[in-house]
Amino acid sequence: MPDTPPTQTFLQEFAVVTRKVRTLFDARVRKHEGMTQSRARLLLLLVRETRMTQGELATAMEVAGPTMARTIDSMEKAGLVAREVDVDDRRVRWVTLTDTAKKQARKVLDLSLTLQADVLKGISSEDIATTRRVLAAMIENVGEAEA
Amino acid sequence: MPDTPPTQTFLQEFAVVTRKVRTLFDARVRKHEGMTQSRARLLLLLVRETRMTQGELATAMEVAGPTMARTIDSMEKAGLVAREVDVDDRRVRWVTLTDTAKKQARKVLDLSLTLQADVLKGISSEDIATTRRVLAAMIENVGEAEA
DNA sequence: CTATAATATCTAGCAAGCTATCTATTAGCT
DNA sequence: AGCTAATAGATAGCTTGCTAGATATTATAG
Repeated sequence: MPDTPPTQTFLQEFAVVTRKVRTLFDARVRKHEGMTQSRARLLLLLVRETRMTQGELATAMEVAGPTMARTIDSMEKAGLVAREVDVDDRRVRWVTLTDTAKKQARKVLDLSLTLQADVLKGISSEDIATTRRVLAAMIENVGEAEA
Repeated sequence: MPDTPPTQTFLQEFAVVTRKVRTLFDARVRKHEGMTQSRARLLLLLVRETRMTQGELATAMEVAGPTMARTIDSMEKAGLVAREVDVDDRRVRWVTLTDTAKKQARKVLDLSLTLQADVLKGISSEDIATTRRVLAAMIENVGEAEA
């Protein structure tokens, strides 16, 4: 069995970075509220859109339906979001932020921006642009590979 | 509340790519064995190192101790690895591959390489090199931010 | 030599991914 | 109208992250 080639490590490094960033964010935000990275993401989406269905949220966050359902469940229990059944189509539920959540939005956004700044510190915008292109190409490739 | 700036999306895209790649790998490998991405990673490490302690594995995979412990548990149940207590220091356990696992190694490595090739298809090696630099810088930054 | 500190691992409990499968509701075709 | 399709969510069960705190063993200080 030959040595695993360097490209092997590349995808693993991706996973490592993702994990470490999430852990860092969660550690920072844990001290403040019952917030986490994915809850923060949902919160910031709803700040802009006011209300979204679970399906729309799942699409926006590129997450499977049940994953979204559970995140909403926990945030509902934590008093951060509310679900209401649509009047015309009783299958769909609109998710909205509670006042409590709205009050947290500013702080959560600040924490997110600070996190980004910290994590990307010292990296040139050219390199970030290149990386962004690579990310897009990878997503494209994964999509094709699934088909 | 202003629009979330583009940099916001950057870290999220990272998470999305990582998730999609893992899901793709797991979908492909699920058909073959009781393999998954992280089990594959552990397997490929042990192919090269023959035996490692849980602590060494956790460090190599950059994962917390309990995470490693559980991965080993499940692989042990699946008959892929064995644990044996060190003779000199009864706190440490050496993890080794079973013969069954060794037989799977070739196929797992092939699947990993195919995955990488598929996901990185059409991306120039310069761009990959740049991205790798960015990844390294991000990890560095996270380390500093934790301190 | 013993008490304390350090180390390796494990257990418990939470979060957030996923697939597969179920239920409720709406839409569409005869 | 009535049967079948499609759609929105929910439930169940698995994996893999994490932290906090327990246990067992070894190392060290006095």
